[in-house]
Amino acid sequence: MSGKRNLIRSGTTVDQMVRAISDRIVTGFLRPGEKLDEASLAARFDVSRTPIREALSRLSAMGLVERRPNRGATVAVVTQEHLASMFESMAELEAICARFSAERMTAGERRTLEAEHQASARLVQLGVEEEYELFNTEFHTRLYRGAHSKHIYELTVMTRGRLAPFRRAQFMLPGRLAQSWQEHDAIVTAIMRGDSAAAGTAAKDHVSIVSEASAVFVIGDRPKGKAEPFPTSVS
Amino acid sequence: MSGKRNLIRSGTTVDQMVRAISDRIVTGFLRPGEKLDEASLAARFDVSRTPIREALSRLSAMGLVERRPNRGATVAVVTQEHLASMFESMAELEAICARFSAERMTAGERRTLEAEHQASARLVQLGVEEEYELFNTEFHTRLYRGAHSKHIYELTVMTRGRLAPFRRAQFMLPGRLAQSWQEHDAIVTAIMRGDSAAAGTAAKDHVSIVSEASAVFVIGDRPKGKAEPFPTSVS
DNA sequence: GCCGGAGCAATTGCATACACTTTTTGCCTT
DNA sequence: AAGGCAAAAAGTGTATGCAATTGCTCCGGC
Repeated sequence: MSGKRNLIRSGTTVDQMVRAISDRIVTGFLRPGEKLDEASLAARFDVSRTPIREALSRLSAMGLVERRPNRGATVAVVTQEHLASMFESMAELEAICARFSAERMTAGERRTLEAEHQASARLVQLGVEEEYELFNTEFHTRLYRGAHSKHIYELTVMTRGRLAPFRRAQFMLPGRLAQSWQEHDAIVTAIMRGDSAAAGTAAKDHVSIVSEASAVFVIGDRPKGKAEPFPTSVS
Repeated sequence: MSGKRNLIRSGTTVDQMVRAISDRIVTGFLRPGEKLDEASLAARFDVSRTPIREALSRLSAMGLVERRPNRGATVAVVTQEHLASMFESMAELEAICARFSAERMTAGERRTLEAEHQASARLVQLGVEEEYELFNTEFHTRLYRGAHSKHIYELTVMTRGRLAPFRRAQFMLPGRLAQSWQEHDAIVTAIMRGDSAAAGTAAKDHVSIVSEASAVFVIGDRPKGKAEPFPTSVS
């Protein structure tokens, strides 16, 4: 083997490959349906086929690539309907989490949720999308945890992960920040009241709106060819 | 390597290993928390470490084993709470499927569902548990498909798969067959009426009862040694 | 001219060898 | 005697080579 890639940052080789490949898929550098040849990928990243194989397995589990025995892997084709189906599932899952949170959150959890939520109002005023996005993720995670159900948590996080590529730009829509906060507010209020039904519907609506906001950014129908130069830093 | 293992049934080697290992986990031959040494397993099944590693990956994705980087794999420890959490999730997922089915099933799907359900009454009369179990699986699958949501379907099937080991013996309880049929009937009726709310609650109750019925067969706290032969009727 | 099968190229699956990480063991120091 | 450090042993992670499967091409037959 030729040069080491110590320059690149940490984690096991497989992790790096997972990141590298998933990045290339998510950004469209690798296009849906495209064949993923193990040898080529190995050569491209200057590693052996072994970690590539394992990375493809994981990506397959994540739903980003599809694998058929003895026939190699291809970039998963996510149809419009499948995407809608995922958002729909997400809405239902969030609704469950919100309902359970309304019923099961401890006093401490409720306090923190409310406090953080109120604090985030400042981020909206300042209009700092980057930071709000960060907070938003945390907020939802708090909701998932509040359900006190490990399996629901796993399902929800997994689904969110699969959707991540498709909702990058949701906060770029004007006024989305404030609206998001209002929707969060409805959820928080319901949870504080212990009104599980209200919390559920509020959460479901919240996701539905995000879904619509993201619907604009459909992937897959991009001009062929030189799918813009990738930020060359591997992983 | 020495002898071939053509005796064992087909599929790729990895598949065989997945089946072999998962069987041993499910039947308690490999006990929760037990370390799974790659080399030992490879020797035990007379294959190389490579397919063992991939099998462990898949089993990890299935939730049967836990893997930590550089620290090997262990048989997943399923706590009482986690099991409850999974059944709870299952109930919610089935409820979603039932609701969606009530709203979205085509006329043909409804017809088949009802017809098959009515036909299954005969199985109850005859008391053929084996066959009813088979039908039962099919019935639920029909429900999952009827939701017309690929992702919900995936989540549901996955959860059902994870629960499979824990609900083997549910139909061995006396009168369970007839009760199961009654519960199915409530679901079917609601779906035929297009009453999504009723279908949802009926489905949720159905799973909840199964959950309680299975609660007796808790795994994990078994006397050491020869982990008592599991109720041998597979699924 | 089209269909079918044998041979060949390409690619995946499996085996084995090597490298690195973690854990254990035993010795030395305090 | 207890604690800590170091070296070895055990075990996982990665690389590479070989076997097996798939898909394609080319030739012959109908």
